[in-house]
Amino acid sequence: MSSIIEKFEPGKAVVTGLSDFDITQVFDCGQCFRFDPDPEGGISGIAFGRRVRFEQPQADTLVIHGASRDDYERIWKRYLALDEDYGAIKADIAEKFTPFDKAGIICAAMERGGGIRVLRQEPWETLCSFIVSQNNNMPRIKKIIAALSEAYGEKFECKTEAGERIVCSAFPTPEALAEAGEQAIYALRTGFRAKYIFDAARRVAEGEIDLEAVAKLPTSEAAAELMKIKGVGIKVASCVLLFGFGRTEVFPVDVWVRRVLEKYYPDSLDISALGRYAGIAQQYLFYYERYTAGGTR
DNA sequence: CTCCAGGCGTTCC
DNA sequence: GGAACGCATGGA
Repeated sequence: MSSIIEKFEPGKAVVTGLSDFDITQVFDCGQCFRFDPDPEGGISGIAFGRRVRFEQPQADTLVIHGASRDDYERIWKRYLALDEDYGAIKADIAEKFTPFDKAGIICAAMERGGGIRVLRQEPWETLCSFIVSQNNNMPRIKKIIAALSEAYGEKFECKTEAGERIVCSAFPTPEALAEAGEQAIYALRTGFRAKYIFDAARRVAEGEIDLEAVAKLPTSEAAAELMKIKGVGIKVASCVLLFGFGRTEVFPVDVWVRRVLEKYYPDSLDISALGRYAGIAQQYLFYYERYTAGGTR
């Protein structure tokens, strides 16, 4: 495994020696809703109550603007899965797919989205985000999450690359959303999801569901716990486990992934045989279907 | 205008 | 147990 080199300057971290990493693909594969490409050619957004801007000037180099050394080591390194060996992960996935994949679809998918990393996002934000995502489209999901944050998230000031001071909003806490109430959440055009978001917020705020405790449960028990929340089914729970709790073995199946499975693996693919990186494999397939075989959206 | 979106809960057989 | 249907809204 090639190892990365980390250097720190005031307000930024520079990582070199990267492979299997493409910041555009990371934030364009449908796992995260608060980051967007900026005019300067980077990708900026908010997570962990901080505004951050990522830039990849060369294939092996990542610059994280707005990151102290401490934040890099505690937050961003883990968030971006820079501590994982994706070369080895891809090899493992290829091996596990071999018995099922005569056409080599997974290899084509790993070629196409080879720079994807499955992020390790904040569990509560991930839970809300994927509740919002149900029967919804990407632009609108992002819009609703931005609206929730601006209305009920904690405000903080920060500076953009251009040097202007702006006010940013963290993702709202469960307490803030529970206190706001279902009607207020509905007023933000969340539609039928308002009652689901509110139910999640209430349960977490009241301690009925302890996400830190859920994080320690075996996967199937963790899923069952999450599915006590109204509006959380197997798909939302799977996404929370994969993108929020780093359970890379969890394989969320949605309409697009189901389409891939039916198309390329009509009856032979056994998801349970795909091993501990099945969820990462799923993300490669999702991205591949979206941009290559299934057209763009 | 119509169709549909990284689903889920309910209802019906 | 599992197939249909409604759901709020707005993007395409």
